[in-house]
Amino acid sequence: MIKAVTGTRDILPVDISKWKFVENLIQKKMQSFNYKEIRTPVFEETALFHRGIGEATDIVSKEMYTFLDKGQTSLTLRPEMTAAVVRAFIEHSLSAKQNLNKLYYIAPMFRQERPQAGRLRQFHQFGAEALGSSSPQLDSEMIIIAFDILNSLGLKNLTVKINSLGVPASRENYKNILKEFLSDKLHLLSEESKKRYETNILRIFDSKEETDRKALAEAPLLTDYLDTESLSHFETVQKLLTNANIPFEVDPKLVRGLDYYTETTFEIVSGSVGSQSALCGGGRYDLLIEQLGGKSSPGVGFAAGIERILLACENENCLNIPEEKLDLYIIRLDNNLTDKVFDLVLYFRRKNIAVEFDCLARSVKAQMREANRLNTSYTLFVGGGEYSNGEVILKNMFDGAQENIDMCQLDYILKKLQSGVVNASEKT
RNA sequence: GUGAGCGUAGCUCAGUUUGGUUAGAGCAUCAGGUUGUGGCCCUGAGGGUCGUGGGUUCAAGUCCCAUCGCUCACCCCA
Repeated sequence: MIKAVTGTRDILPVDISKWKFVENLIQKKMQSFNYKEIRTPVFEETALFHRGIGEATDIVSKEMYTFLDKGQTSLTLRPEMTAAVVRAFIEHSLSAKQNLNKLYYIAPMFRQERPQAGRLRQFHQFGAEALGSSSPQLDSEMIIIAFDILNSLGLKNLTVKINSLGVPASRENYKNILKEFLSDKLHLLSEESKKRYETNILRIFDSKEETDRKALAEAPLLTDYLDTESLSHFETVQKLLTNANIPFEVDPKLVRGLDYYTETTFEIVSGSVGSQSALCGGGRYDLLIEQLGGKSSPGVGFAAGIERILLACENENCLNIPEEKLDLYIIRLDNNLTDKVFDLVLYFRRKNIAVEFDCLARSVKAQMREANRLNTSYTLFVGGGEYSNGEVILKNMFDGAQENIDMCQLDYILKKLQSGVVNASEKT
């Protein structure tokens, strides 16, 4: 049997309503914050991610789905969206049309990691990018959008963590200070962290190892070495978040795994999923656009994992999706009326009524059971003596009331279906 | 890449410790209980190469080895 590839999942009809619910909520929120949707190809030239995300990151160095196409061009299934959005932004000169571009997306991403709770190889993210302004208001806006969406879903067990990485100059300065602090503690660090000491020293703060944590307990903090501009930017972000009632905490040890971040970074963590607890992460990336060949321009954004959010919702039992309904089920009383039933079904379907009927030649009782299972509002019986008299029987499945209706008055049935119940066109 | 746990019906799982008839249950499906009427209830039916391959044995779902898959954790990140 051929099965779905490791780390990929089918989203079956039973689960689609949850996805649509979440997607609709995201779209509404994004619209109210005036973000416009952007869709980019699922694969890009590999070089984009190497330059955008950073060669040294785990994502680029060991997690990408990279392959050669028939023209020997190296392509990669996108592992994240920001680089792709920035590429499109530069390619289409979006900055020339509008000084500030506010974009959002809901899209699949690909990373070849070992699957785990809340971690798949094809997974879905939604996110936003605001390109063209360095205002701290946008840093805050990102956190507010993300938090509001999670909050609207009913998630409770959330922690918002923020930090500032400052500008590269102050960060380099800090790295040296940290290096000196750790120089006589190297023997206390884990193997991984010893490597990081050389390659990307800030990432040592990400370690879960007890020994690393102990060694870092008294470490100097990045936030103490920010220049005055970064500091005031960061303070403004915090003030705006406080005014917006976002329950955040400053975590000076929050460093992110992508190289492009500057100034504000943030993460929203849930206590309701497994160990992959980050539902959302983001921050400012004022150097990325220039780095990818665009005119120097600031940007800020975030991405959130939809599977993780759904997992959290499931564990907190906070998604109340209304059950699926059918407007009408047409029941065939006589087996020689299959074509008549088919005509009637089509008549109502073309009026945007959700209708079903039996294609399996089943008994009336079986048809009724099916109608009940489909949660239909009405059933329509076609056949027998009533049919000879030019009538059909309409049954209200809620109270069981039945009435005979002349077949010349189908519009009477139509009105009933349209008034009382949610019809197909509104259900999406 | 590393470690641990788990693979029995469409789903959730008993049965494996101590090998022994034809491998079970609940849910779901189908049929019947009204020559034309749902939910509840009752009766019955279908559905399994016990993940796969090999080994031990008179005998393997059960013991051994290998292999594949899934899950969780490390790692990393959304």
